[in-house]
Order: sequence, then C-alpha cells, then structure tokens
Amino acid sequence: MKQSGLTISQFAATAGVGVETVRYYQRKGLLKTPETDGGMRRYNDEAIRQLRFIRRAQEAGFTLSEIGELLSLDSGHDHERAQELAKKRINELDSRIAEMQRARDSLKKLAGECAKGGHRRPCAILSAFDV
Amino acid sequence: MKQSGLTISQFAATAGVGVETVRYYQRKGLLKTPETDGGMRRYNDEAIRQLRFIRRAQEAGFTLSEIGELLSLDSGHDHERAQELAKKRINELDSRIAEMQRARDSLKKLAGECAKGGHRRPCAILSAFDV
DNA sequence: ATAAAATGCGTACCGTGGTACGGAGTCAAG
DNA sequence: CTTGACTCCGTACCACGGTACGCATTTTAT
Repeated sequence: MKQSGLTISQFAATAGVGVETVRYYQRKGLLKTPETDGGMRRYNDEAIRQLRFIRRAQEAGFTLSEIGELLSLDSGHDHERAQELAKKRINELDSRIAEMQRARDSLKKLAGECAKGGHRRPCAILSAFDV
Repeated sequence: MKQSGLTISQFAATAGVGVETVRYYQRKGLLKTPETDGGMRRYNDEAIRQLRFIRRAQEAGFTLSEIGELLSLDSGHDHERAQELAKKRINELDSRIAEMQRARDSLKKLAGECAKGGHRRPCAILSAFDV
C-alpha cells in the first residue's frame, strides 16, 4: 500500500535528527504520531515544519518542555505567554552565562599564576582549591 | 566506642553538602572511605580539606572526573597536567559561553520584535521558528 | 534498658536529551 | 517468494550530579 509522505527515517533525515529522536519527541508530546493502517506511519509537510520549529527553538536555548508550550500557543498570536517564556529563558541564560564567566575568569587567573610560579613553587591551580 | 573525628553527617554539614553526596563522592573515588571497626566511619581534617577542594574546583567549572584527576596530581607540583586541565576547561567554558550568548542575543532580539509588533501581527518569537 | 537517632550499604530513582536493542511485522526489489 | 531493509513498539541504557529508600546495625540519650 503506497502512501504519500515521508517514512520516519526520511522524515528524520530531512530535519537532520535520528529516528530515535523523532520517536522520543513523539513520546514527549512535541510531535504528533501520524495515523497508520497497520503499516508504516507517514510524515507530511506540517510534521516537517513542526520538527524544524523544535530544532530552531532548541538552538535559541529553550528546553524541550518550554518548546512544548511554545507549540501549544495558537498560531503566533499569544504574545504575552511567548514573551514571558522568552524572558524567563533569557534570564536563565544570563545567570548561567555569568556563572560560567566567573568560573572561567578565576580559572584563567589561576592558570596564569601557575605558569608564572615556575616549577619550584606549588601549582597555583591546585593550591587555590586547597585550605 | 567513642572515636575522634567527625561522623559522616557532621562531615557533610561542615562542607555544606548532604550525606548522600559524600557517599556519592566516595563511590566515584573522589573521597576515600575511612576505615571502620564494625561501627561508624570517622572523618578527619584531611578528608575535610579534600572535600573542600572538590567543592571549590567544582565552582571553578571542573567536572567531577577532572577533579578526580586534579586530586591525583601529587601535592601541587605537577604544573603541566594541571595547566592542561585548566586550559581544556577554559576552552570548554568559552565555547559554551559563546553558544549561550548567541542563543541569548537572538532571543532578546525576537522578544523586542515581538513587543514592537503589537497584537495584530503574529508573534516574532513564534514565527522565527516557523518555516 | 530501651527507644530514638544516626550510620552503613545496596539499590533505585530524578531530570535532561537522547541512543541502543530485540522481536515481530511490513515493504520493495530481484 | 524469498531476502534484505525498513518500521513499530517497548524497554533498557548513556552521561551528569546527585537524591531517596529500605533494612540492619550501631550509637546516643533518657
């Protein structure tokens, strides 16, 4: 029974993800599982758009569950909730960036001191964590 | 049988971690498990320093397995390896920071457009991920 | 002495984002 | 019509850094 639409592996390849990832998104409710007549499921353009949406939102730093909510906001008119989610994500990104920046800077400083110290003195990196 | 040294819960509290976390570090080989005479294990100053080392190195962005290696570097004189680990970590932090920064910026831009657009136009945040 | 609290140990579970496996069914080509 | 590839589905497993649970034993307080 020949049908229209992509098979799961073609569908996954189109979005550059693995078959297992597609199934995982289905289990998570991010992608709907198409109907089947006892045989194979077929994926249409809408599914392709949806999967692309997921990947792009992911690149923008959203978690999968936030993406689930974004997908549920009806076709682009719920500005409030979308903005709220975006702000929340921006704040989380900001604080994580700041935290990593602090870690990075202190490590950089230690590495510099370690190099300056020469071989006779104890390593600054190691001794920074000691005592 | 009264012994000297801290019990595991006192020990954990001293470093501000949970008892389970101490046991977890022991399983990971980051902390050595003190001897026991059938009864309770006791933790001494060295253990306290070690645990504090772990926490501080963690704050500097090292993973637990990297910390395991740092701990194995003999008392502060293996500059090469310590520097190597530090550089590796700095690079990883740098690329993760850059990635998150990109995500943050594009999200910020979208949120701005969404706000400017008003309520009649489709939300920029949502439509950015579409098509 | 006895109850309550803490410990030891093994094991299972959490969230995040997947990946791998195995068996049964289905589809396409030769 | 058989072979090989693909699919479906459930389930288990991976890294990471822990957290939680349950049961036996030990320690501490009353």
